[in-house]
Amino acid sequence: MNLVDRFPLEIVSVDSALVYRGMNIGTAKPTAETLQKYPHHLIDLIEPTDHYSAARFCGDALNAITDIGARGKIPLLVGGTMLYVKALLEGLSDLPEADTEVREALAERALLKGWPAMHAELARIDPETAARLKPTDAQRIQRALEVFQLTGSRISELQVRHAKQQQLPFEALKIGLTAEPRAILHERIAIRFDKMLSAGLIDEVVSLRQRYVLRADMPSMRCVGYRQAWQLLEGELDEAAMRERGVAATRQLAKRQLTWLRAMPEVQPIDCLRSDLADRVVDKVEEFLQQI
RNA sequence: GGCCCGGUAGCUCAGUCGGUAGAGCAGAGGACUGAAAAUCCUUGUGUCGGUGGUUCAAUUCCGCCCCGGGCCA
Repeated sequence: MNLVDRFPLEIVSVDSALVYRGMNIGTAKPTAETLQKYPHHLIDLIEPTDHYSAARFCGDALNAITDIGARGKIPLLVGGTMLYVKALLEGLSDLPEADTEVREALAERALLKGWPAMHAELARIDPETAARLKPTDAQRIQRALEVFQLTGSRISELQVRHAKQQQLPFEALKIGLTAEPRAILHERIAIRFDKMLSAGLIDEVVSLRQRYVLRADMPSMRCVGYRQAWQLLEGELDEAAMRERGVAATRQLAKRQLTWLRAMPEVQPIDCLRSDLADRVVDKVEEFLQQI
């Protein structure tokens, strides 16, 4: 938002949780007033009963980028869903999208046979992918079987890494926010989670459950904070455990994001715990804009 | 002041009929192509509260002390 004040930018959210309407507190979504002053693209796109994906994000983000360019502005992509970042920058292979019926049928069979048996099944049709996946990795085994069922081809054959023509056809400045030492980040995460609780996170989930027909296994209700609030409401966790798990899940998330960041090429790291963070980012952006 | 129950990994606790100990959670590392805030894998040496005693051997049994919690006065 600081950058938007200074440069001709429009914000595009890169966040798998901000896409849900009505999920505001636990996702740390900017307030309505903030969004009015600083519009964000790709926020509040779907209902909590719906599902989004990296591929949909790529399409939506490319549309937003094109529109912003047509208005003579520059897109500022902001957020922490690192698979979305990677998919947008490097492209995705040409695979079929998720098919609810196929997935349900596979899940049903897995319930009877167990995922290791499904893994063995995958090993017969696609040994390469089966070798890559653990027999316990239900989600990826299911996806590999789904793709085979929908296309008749092995996912290992369809996946093309770093397909040149899929890469983002724009020059990008990549700034990655790190946090050292991690202990300080951990402390801040605990404080932030408590703020969400006192801001009414539990009530938000209560009202979501009243307004929608939700299930614990929906992607929206597996989001950090929402999953734990759900478990509290179901009596599976007491308040102290809910808080502890929520804080821990947020920390794990931050940790995984940092792992992605380290692995991503050409990322310029800036420690977000330093006091001159804003100035440093502004300097980098200014320099980049002059170059292009 | 007396009696009882505890003190074991960062936390909650299990356990050793005496041969120096292990779960869950936390933490750390890693994988990752339409669910990614998802899914999955790897990772546990700690004066077993302190100190004396018994013993070949004590975290384990006994004495005393310290610290919590409870009951009685």
